[in-house]
Amino acid sequence: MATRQGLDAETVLQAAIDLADQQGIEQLSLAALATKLTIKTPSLYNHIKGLPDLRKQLSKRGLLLVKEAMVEAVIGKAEDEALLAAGMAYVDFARKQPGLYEAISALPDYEDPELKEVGAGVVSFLLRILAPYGLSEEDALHVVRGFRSMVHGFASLEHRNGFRMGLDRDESLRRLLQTYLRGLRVR
Amino acid sequence: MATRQGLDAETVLQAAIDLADQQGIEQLSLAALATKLTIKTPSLYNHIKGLPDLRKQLSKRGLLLVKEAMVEAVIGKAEDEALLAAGMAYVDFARKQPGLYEAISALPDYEDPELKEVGAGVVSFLLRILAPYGLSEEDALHVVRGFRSMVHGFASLEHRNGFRMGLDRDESLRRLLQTYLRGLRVR
DNA sequence: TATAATAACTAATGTCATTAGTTTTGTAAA
DNA sequence: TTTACAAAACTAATGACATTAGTTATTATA
Repeated sequence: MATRQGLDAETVLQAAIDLADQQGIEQLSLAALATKLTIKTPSLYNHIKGLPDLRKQLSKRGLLLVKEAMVEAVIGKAEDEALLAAGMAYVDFARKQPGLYEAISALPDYEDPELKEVGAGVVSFLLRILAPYGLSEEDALHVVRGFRSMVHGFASLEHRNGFRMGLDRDESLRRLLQTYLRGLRVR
Repeated sequence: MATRQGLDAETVLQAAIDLADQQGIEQLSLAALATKLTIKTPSLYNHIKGLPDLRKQLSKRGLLLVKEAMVEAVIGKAEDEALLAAGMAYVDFARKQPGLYEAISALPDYEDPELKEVGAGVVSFLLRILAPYGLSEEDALHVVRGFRSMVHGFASLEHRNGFRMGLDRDESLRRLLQTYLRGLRVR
């Protein structure tokens, strides 16, 4: 072996993200990851705690990045326009980083404190966008659930080729969100 | 060993469903399944082709049953009332058969012809409910995508404890669907 | 009763994740 | 510059899996 490369946790995580995005989260194994990094599998344990830990890191990073994408997308926008842009950004994220998105979505342990915190960050972001609607706290929380259900459901179905008709997908998403928002206006 | 028990494919599938519902689809292994059936792992190969095949069977059965549940739920109902009932039935199914629901939803290979066919059955069921709305074919397909996104997204988030506020979940789903349906009316 | 099909079995292989214990390497202190 | 320590890599070993091949036993049928 040549000189050691001095991997760190972030490099390992990035390589794992690449693998997950390219081959799917199911195919992400420590063996494959070690091969990609040209080290032996047990050496990974210097940087991660194990496979479950790695998956958790992917989930957390995914949640952070998807929120970041939504924050970026709503700059200069408000109300319906902002919600539409946030929804599109969410789905676009799932398209561009499918493995990371799977990591968010195939998550078993949502009870983990770290993930709870990041998840709460997404919710409070959405609540801030909803502020101008003047909803009660309870109403707003129902809307947040609705919004998350729509975009997650759409992204998830699209990801698994659940939409098989030759129908424009962006248009489907736009209509879904707009129809919902229209319904919200006319209460 | 005593007399052989004469297992068949259906019994094996049922046992697999039980395991998946109780412990989650991730925990469903051939080893665990064989133990439950008091046989050795290789004996399973008399009834299934392998683990991927078993998963596919679970997905197919899940799709069939969830459609059945929706069909049953809309008896005597039409339009908004029918769509609401179908959505509730979908989510209820995910609650009662979480493993089977995971099998539908964690599915990689949606290209499989058998699954394609069952999935198409769900879509045509929804199209029939939408008939009275007098939508164009294209509009109706967008609505079907929207409906599937909403209910799948909701069920999926709920399944992973994605809803952490102490807010009534049935109420959230009802509002989501009703808001969408209201938006559909007021175009 | 004999035979064929089927359901079970044992044995073996290969892929994983994981742990324990060891060697090497880079860096920082003496 | 040398020494010492921490970190990053390694080898070896274990145990859980899925899967295949080949074998035995049981049920049903001819």
